[in-house]
Amino acid sequence: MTRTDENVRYPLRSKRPDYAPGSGARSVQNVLGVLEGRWKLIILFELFGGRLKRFSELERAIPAISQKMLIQQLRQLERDGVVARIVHPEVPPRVEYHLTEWGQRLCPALDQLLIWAESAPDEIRQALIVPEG
Amino acid sequence: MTRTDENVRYPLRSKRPDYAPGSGARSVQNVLGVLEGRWKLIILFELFGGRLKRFSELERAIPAISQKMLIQQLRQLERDGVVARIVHPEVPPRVEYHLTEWGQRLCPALDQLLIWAESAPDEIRQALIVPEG
DNA sequence: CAGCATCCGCTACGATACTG
DNA sequence: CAGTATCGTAGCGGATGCTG
Repeated sequence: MTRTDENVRYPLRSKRPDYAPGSGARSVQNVLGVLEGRWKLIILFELFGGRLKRFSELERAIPAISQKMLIQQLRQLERDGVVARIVHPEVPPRVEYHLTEWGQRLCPALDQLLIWAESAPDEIRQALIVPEG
Repeated sequence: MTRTDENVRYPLRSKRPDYAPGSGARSVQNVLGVLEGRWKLIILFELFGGRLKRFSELERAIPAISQKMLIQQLRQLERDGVVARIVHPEVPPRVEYHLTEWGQRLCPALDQLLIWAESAPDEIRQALIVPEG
C-alpha cells in the first residue's frame, strides 16, 4: 500500500470547501474535482482524438509524463467513471483506454475551454510564456 | 518575499509538460493553467453571479477559504488578466473585484462544465460524496 | 507490455498572528 | 476592511528499479 499517493479522492483538490453544503453547488464542485490533476485534461484531450488508445500510445503522445503519473491519473479517471479500461487477455498484455459515455459528454465543455484559451489576448499569451525548456 | 508561495506561475501545475513543443498545444496548455488552483473556479463562479464583489463578500460566499488563499488566487487571476480590481480611496478601504472582458468570455465554457457536472450519473455522484464534514 | 513499489524533493495549501 | 508575514504539513509528482 502506498503511503499517501494514489487512491485518495480529492474533489477540487484534497479537502473540499464546505461550500453551500447540501446544495447542488457542493456536489458540482465535487464532480468538477474529477478533472483536477496535472495531466487529466491532457489525457482527455488525447482520448478525444483517437477513440481507443493503448497505454504505450498515451506514453508516446505525452512524452513528459512519467509512467507513475500516467497510471495514477488514468486509474483515477477510471474510478471516477470518465474513462474505461479494456484488458485483452493476451501475451504480451494489451490494455486499451477510452472515454465512457459520460466522459464523451465532456467534449462540448472542453471545446469551449479551448475556444476561450485561444481567444486569449496577445499580451496575455506573451506573459504566459515560460522561459527555459 | 515568501519562500515558495505566491507569485509563481504554474501552467497546468508547476512544471509544464514539453507537450507538442512550439505548437499551439503548448500555449493552450499554458493558458488553461490560468484556471489551475484549488479555488479559481469557485471564485470565478462567484464573480459570474454578481458583477462586482468586495473582498469580504467573497470571503462570506466561500466560507471554507482562508484569507491567504483568497488573496493569492485573486492576485493570480488578476495578474493573468481574468479578473480586475478596483480600489476605492476610502477609509475604511473598499476593494471590488470583477471579471475582465476576457474573463467574461469564460462563461460559455463554465456553463458547459456545469451542464456536464450536473449530468453525472447518480452512481458517480454517490461515489463522490465524501463523508465527514 | 503494462504495471507496482519505494524513496524523496518541492510546493500548494492551511492556520495563525499582525498591520495600515 | 483588506490585506501581509511566517511557519508547518500533506501529498503531488519525479526517478529508478522490479515483476508477471
